[in-house]
Amino acid sequence: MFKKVLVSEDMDDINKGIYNTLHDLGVKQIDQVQYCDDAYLKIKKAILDEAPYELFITDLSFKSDHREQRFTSGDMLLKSIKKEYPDLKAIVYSVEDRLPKVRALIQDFKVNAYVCKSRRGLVELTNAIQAILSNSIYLSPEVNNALKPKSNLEIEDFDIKLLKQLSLGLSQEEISNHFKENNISPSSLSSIEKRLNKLRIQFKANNAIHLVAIVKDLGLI
Amino acid sequence: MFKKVLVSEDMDDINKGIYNTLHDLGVKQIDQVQYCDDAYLKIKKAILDEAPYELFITDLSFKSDHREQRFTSGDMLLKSIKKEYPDLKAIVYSVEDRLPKVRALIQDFKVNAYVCKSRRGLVELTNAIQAILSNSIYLSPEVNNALKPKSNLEIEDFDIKLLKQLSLGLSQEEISNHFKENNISPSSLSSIEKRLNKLRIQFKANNAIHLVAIVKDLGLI
DNA sequence: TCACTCATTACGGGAAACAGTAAAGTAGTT
DNA sequence: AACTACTTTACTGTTTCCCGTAATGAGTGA
Repeated sequence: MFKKVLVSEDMDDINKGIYNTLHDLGVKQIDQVQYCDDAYLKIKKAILDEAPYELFITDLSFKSDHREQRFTSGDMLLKSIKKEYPDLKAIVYSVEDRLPKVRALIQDFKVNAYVCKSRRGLVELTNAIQAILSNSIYLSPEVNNALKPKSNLEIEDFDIKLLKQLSLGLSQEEISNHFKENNISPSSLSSIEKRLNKLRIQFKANNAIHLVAIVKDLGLI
Repeated sequence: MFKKVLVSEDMDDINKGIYNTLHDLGVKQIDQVQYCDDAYLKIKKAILDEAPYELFITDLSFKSDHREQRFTSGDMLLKSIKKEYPDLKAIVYSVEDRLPKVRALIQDFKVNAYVCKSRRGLVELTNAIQAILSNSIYLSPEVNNALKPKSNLEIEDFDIKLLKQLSLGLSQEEISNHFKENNISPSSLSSIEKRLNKLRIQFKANNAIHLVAIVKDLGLI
């Protein structure tokens, strides 16, 4: 079992639950912080003291308050941490269950497990720790297919750009002009209408508003 | 101190934290459920057994799973409970910090305290329990001005409903009809346009698409 | 070169959204 | 009842979106 674990989670009640679980698993030293910046400093310091953490468990979203923070989310923190210390095992423990998010964390940031907070959150957390001990990656059932091959209806880069501009409040004509200026093809108003129509059908959206709402939920933009 | 308390909260980690806090406060019997329906049944049964709960602590949002539920949210449950047993003290313990919601729960449903989950959530919970013991209402600092006269900048429940329908792909006319059918006022097409215009200005959105994108990012819908 | 396909662009009509103003309804005060 | 302040509804243009169809252009094979 891990001997030295750091937990970063802003809610004190959840912290309590995690602490109990880790304690029951036999973890000797359990440190807890409520801000990402504190987590960063603690991890750095532990390494300087030649007593590094063996496991880092963190939430993704942290409520902002009066304290000015360098890292305002678990994502940002993990990106830095895993870049500097790729060997430190990390578990994300979050309510977030959108697959693109999970995929990015696992594939790009190389986190070792993704556990969704839920009724069985602490059980899943235990499973994740066991999995990491045997050097495998763990995903909660809710997000288990995050790493499966993407759906066959391939969304192109152009579509993402288009949807992004749409969500930023540009009219179709403004998007057309924007594409013309930036040499993105196709750029005619007609083509943009056509492409949006295709996307609406593909995502079963009633109108452009609905379409943007759907792709935002999917985490595409 | 209360002797018999029921806690309804779906996340097991939070449950653990609440349990410890109540235990430290000296509560003898602490029962915990993870579904609203279970809470309802337990409360009813306790009264039939002539050993009623003295305090009921509940979350508002519950993740839905395979189990079909009569009550899918803490709101719905509290409405029924407080109607049947107005004397049962109730604390809402939720991340939700929008004032109209809090106001409705306190004023309409007569709940006795509203505690926001946060870094100091468990401390606030303790405060709330102390306040209820001396027969006063408690609100976390985050929502302390929920009962103050509302400013016109405030997002009302109606606005949320409106934005929600919009994001689901209904046209403004369809939303108007939907509101008429469900006796939500105002419901005229003109009023809906007017309200959306206000929201667009408030959120600095160029159009309805932009507006929905913004409020989705803010997590309002 | 001709015919064919496919992507892009252009155009027109109808529906919805957007903007502004006027009218009708509601509530509280005097 | 009359006044005020406010909310809700109704009505009228203008713009944008939505949808179908047709024209243009580029590339491919016979």
